[in-house]
Amino acid sequence: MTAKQIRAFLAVAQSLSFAQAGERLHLSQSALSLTIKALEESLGGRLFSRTTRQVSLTPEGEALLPLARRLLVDWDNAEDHLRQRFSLQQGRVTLAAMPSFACNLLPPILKTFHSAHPRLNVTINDVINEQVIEMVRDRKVELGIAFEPQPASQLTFTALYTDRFVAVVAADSPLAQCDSIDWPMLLQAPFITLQRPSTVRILLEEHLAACDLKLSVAVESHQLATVGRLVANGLGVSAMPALCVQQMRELGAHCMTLSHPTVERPIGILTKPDHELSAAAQALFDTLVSAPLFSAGRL
Amino acid sequence: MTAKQIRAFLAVAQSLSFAQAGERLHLSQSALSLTIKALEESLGGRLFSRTTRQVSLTPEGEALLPLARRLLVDWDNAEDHLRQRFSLQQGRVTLAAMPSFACNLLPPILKTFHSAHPRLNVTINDVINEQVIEMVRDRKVELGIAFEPQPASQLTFTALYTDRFVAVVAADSPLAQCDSIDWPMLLQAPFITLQRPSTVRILLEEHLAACDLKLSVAVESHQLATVGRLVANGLGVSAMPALCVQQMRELGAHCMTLSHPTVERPIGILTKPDHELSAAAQALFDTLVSAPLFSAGRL
DNA sequence: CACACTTACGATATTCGTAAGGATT
DNA sequence: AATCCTTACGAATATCGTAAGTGTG
Repeated sequence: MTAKQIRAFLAVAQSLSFAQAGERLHLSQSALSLTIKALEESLGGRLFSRTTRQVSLTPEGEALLPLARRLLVDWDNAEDHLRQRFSLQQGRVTLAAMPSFACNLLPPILKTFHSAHPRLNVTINDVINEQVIEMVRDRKVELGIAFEPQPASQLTFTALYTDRFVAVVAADSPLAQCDSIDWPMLLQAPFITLQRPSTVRILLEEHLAACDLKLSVAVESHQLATVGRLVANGLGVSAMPALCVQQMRELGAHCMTLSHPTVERPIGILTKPDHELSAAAQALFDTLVSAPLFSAGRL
Repeated sequence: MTAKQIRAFLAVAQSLSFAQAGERLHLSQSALSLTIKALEESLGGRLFSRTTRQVSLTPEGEALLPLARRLLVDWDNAEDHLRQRFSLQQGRVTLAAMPSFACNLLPPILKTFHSAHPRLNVTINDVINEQVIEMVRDRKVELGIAFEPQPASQLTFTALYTDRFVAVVAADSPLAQCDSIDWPMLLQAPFITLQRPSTVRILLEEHLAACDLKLSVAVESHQLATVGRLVANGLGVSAMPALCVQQMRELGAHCMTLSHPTVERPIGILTKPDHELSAAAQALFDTLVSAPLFSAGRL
């Protein structure tokens, strides 16, 4: 029993005429006749009662009719569903991104993505850097956005840009007058930053330790926004990835170039190797990679 | 998208190997490869991720997997269902028969039928002769058993046997001594029979009127069993189709040949012309026609 | 180098359409 | 006579298997 035979059966059952059904199927009467005959033989009995002048369904044909309808509807629905997935008219992309990225850079990119593929849904998990890696590894999400992980993470990393830490100071601070600042100078003020499990904190400590700079943290929080507010209100200074600049400005803090040493680290897309992306995820991947934001390699 | 392609997809998805799946499908790897390729092209994207050394499902393939399973299960179920119908392993026959037939002759015939086709269900409607005709005409039932109807009924009549009316008298009646009896003699006793809309009653009146015999009904009922009991208790005599003989004996009445005139009428199967019987109904039809009971043409 | 999928190609089957046949109105 | 389905037969198409090709471990 083939799909073609069922389609033929339905067409004949609908018009109760081999000739008409043949036209609708773009098939000659004879071919249609053979097709129905084959179906009947495969099932072991007649589905139509033909009296040269009139075609009608046998009781078994009537029994098949609703079954055949459902079968074909289900069949076509499944086919459409897959086709839509492939043609990006349907589907869901699951994404994990570290909060600073999700908050600052992702929205405009998702806007572009959504206008290109209005029917694709996106699930964003804004979780800390380590959880991004974990979620990609566990296949909880197809795409992750994070700092470049250790090679031991066994994940594929596609760099988007290299983030460089900037200094954050109060807008009315004397430091805000300078164009740029170096670490020794910045660290003379009370330092405010994120709490320990945060990747930003870890990165800072690693880099500064390598340069024999001592980091004494005056205040710590686990929310970037809080850190920003604290700095804006003159309680101290901070340093954070450049991708937070916009957010810091909105919070009333001032950002400036920070050097000696330059703390920088690539940020990119994490994917699981040996696991092809869904068409939808691939589309978001492509949108990310080709986002104008990243074309300079830096912000 | 063909059924064969879906079967191929499922086989490969299950074993995650073209070679193994090919064996299970009795197909060469190359043919299977082409089949999957065709499916993928028809859907517009890859379903499997092949890395020469390992086959795995793409996200879209995983999406198709449950759909494909359901599709094939439904497909095979429908196919089985029809096949079973045709092979008489499943189905229902609807039958209407006049009560006297349903009660007296049908049970042994249905026993034969059921032992030949244990999985076929039978719905019996025991309704009066006119309703049998009506139900067949309205396609409420596929088969009817009744007296031969007028040609105007537009139904196909297949004779089973010719029923001849017999006399029914009390077992202890003097009349019970004779081997046979004629109408004038019978009618000297009070006559008990069915009420007017009944076909038995109508037949009697028609036949006797044609012979200038006057029928005066002493008692009437609408149940044959009641008539039998009344006769058995000596309240009068009756005449009824030979098919009731057995039942009358069990009620304690005595039956004997009745002549001058012989009232007889064919009994047979009613079917709707131009409407093929279901395989199950045809089987019951055949069982009825070839029942040994009717081989003599009379009871 | 062995293994597993893909591609190429010739052989086989299937399917199709034209034309002839049969039956009914 | 006209219509409609079936059957017959040659042609086009599709499918299959063998064998060669390609990439990976």
